[in-house]
Amino acid sequence: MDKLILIDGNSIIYRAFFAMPPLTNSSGLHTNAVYGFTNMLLRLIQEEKPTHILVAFDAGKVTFRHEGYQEYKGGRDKTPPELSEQFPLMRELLESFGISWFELAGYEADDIIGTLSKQGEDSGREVLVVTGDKDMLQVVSDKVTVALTRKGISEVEPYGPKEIEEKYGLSPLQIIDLKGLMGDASDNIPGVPGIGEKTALKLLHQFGSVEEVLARTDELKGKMKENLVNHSDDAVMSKRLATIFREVPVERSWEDMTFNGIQGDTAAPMLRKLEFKSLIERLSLISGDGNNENDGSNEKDQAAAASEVEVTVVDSESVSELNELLPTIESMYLESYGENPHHANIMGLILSTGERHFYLSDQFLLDKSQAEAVIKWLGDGNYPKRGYDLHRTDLVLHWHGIPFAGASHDIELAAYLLDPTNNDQTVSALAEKYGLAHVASDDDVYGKGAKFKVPDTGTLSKHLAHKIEAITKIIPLQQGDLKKNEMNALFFDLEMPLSRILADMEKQGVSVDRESLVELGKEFEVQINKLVSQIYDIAGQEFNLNSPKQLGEILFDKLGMPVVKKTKTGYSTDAEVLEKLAPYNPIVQYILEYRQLAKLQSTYVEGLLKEIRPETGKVHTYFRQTVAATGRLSSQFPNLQNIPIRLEEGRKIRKVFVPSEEGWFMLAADYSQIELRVLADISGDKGLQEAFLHDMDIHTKTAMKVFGVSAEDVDSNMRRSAKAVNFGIVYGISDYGLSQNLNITRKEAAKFIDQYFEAFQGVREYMDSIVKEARRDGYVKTLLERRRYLPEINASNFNLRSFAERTAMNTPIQGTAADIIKLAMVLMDKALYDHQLKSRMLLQVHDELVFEVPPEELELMTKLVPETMEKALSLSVPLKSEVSSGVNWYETK
DNA sequence: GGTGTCACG
DNA sequence: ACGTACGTGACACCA
Repeated sequence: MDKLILIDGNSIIYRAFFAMPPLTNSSGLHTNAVYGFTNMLLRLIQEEKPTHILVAFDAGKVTFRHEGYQEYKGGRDKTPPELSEQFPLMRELLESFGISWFELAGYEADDIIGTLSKQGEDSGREVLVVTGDKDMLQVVSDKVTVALTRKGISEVEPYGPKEIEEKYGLSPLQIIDLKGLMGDASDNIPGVPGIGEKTALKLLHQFGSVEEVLARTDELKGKMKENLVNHSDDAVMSKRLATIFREVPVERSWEDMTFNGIQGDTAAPMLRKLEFKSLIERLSLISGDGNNENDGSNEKDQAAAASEVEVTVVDSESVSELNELLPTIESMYLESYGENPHHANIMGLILSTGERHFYLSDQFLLDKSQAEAVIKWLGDGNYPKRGYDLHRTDLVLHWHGIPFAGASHDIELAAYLLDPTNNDQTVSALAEKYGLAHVASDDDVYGKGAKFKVPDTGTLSKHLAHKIEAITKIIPLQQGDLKKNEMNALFFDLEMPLSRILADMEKQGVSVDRESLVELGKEFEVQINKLVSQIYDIAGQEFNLNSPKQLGEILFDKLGMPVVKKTKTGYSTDAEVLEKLAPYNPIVQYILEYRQLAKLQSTYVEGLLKEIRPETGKVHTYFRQTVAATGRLSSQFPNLQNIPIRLEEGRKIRKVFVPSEEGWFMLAADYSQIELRVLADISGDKGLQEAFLHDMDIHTKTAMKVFGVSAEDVDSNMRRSAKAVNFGIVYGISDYGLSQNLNITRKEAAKFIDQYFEAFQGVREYMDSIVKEARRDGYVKTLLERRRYLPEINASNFNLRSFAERTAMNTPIQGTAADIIKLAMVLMDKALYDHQLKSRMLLQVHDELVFEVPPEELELMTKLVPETMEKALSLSVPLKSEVSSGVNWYETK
């Protein structure tokens, strides 16, 4: 069966250009749009396996649509030169791939595609049109599918007649009527004023076509009718402009469009010229060895091989075969249940030599006599382990009594470093990203929620085999990417070693004094009950205090208090609002106190109690190393990075975190002002550096410089303002944000900021240059080359762009601070080992490390920890760490 | 599952 | 003119 793919070259290349970060090859040629296009093309070829392909382009500026309507496509921004220079490259690349393309003066790519899709359809062939232009939906039929790009060009959404009906309730041809009524700003097609998509759809559902709407305007009323009557000509013309012309004299025969697979001998040199290294690797996967064996059968073989992957289900007979191959295992993957690795059962394990895959069921793996050699291999650090989420693997195996060692390449962790904001880092998504054979998503194979079900061994082992094939292929590709981004040290010397250290901390856990916690809960309970009855009393009724909706009704409807702020669903009742309402009625203060205690009770008493392991009396958090966009860690099940400290009531919770051994101490050390010290270093601001070189109180020093007074004249208010400004600077300051924080006007906030930048000019220069850098590169970096891409830095939407700019300012600061404490953790782990200490590292809280320490090591640790933290990284200003210890976490202050 | 709220750095 | 401080996770509602 023939299958033709028609691609709207202009549409795709435009979208690729704006979706991709700027990219140039070593001779300065811009290549990002071509790269995006090629990436998409390779994926299409792999997934759709077309027999024919043609790429259509617009030719020249003037088309037949300009006859009678000069303004067509008027008001468009000029094509940026960075994009223009990529069109010739595009054509050259297509020719090198053996793919035909076509353009014709006076016609748009749309019309060429419309014509060829009609010809294909008429001769009974299957056609797939790829474009970003919704207008194209009008050519959809049983034979013609239109794939629209989404999210830039990284995804396409196929539309057949059914999908159009579901989404719009229209037939494909009615798409033209839709455009006629609503117009299209990007093509400067006017449509009818006041009619947008919603109204247009309503009209079409009622009348069916533009002509019918115009003929029956007497059935309508109001402004809409008026507009339709007054602009009926516009509607008719707009419909005509939106109609794709399907009789273009196309000089391409069916044979001309034949696609015989990518011609490796010409395509590879072209990709090399463009310096698309990762695409060259993909090319070899698609076109075999890159020679001329690219007939259809080869591709079919590959597809078949992918679905019929061979996997050995290990049993008492085949285990000896695996045992012999253990030293040659390339990669591994452990599948387990649920989110919390400390409570996860094993579903299965797959090991791969690259050629052969071995699946072990949980029963087999947990049978220590049968799986003896495999278990030994897992725990032997001399055998490197490459795989996916080895941190989780380590924990899951640990709780099943199986030691794990030797993690050397974790593709999830590497994927995180290569793009920390990409939140879909599943094997399936990574396989797609690297253009590998499709790997089904876990949800598709296992089902989710109530439908979750482990499939039979055959299905499961094959799914895992597909995963391990992808993992094995991704490893070398990532190694190339990491090297290119100069992230080898970050990955191999910092993050990979850290993942083992985190696993050790998590296995160790923190002891919780359950009885004290229960007692504390009882105290809270008494106070909460008292507050609740006082609140109901004043309200004159009982209601659900935990429901912001019901609370809002009581405060604003029943008690008639002024509405300070609204949320998208109703009245806002957050603490900021309640503070403002406090003078009106004593109920407000009670509610604030209730909120505080209810939070402590539900999250920190009840929540924490649920997480204590009864056997050990410990909580075992799970530090996540691949979620925070800045490079920080996060903590789950329970979150031990947000235990209360600011208010005394809550701070008492810290008393229940105790050493796990009799007579030991808790010891905590935190970096003092690490983010501002990092800022002093990377901005090079002399004043800021000097302040830290003399170890001054930074907020007082800031107040002195900003307000132009001497140290003695800084009052508490000035210091408070300066502190807020310092925070603002770290977050990527805006006058609005600062005004909110300090409860002052925006003007006053703007003045503070201005004075700050006058006083610290180096900081101003840094903020300007980092935003410029982000615009130029599409990403920002930390001192250790950790990256964060900021695709929205060039957005036309003010909000998106502003957000990206603040992120550009904040991420190098927060991220470098994260780098530093991670370095300190690796050093501390080594120091504990080198000194053969019994002390254990338990927690990291962004700028703080918490240990439990036997009494005989307390003196040593009190020196060793801050010293180690301070020498983690050498900056132009000193790092400072403050240490303290006590019988529980509360006392380390 | 989304929203509001609030705990931390 | 635009409308937000940066980064997380947990809990309770409510549709």
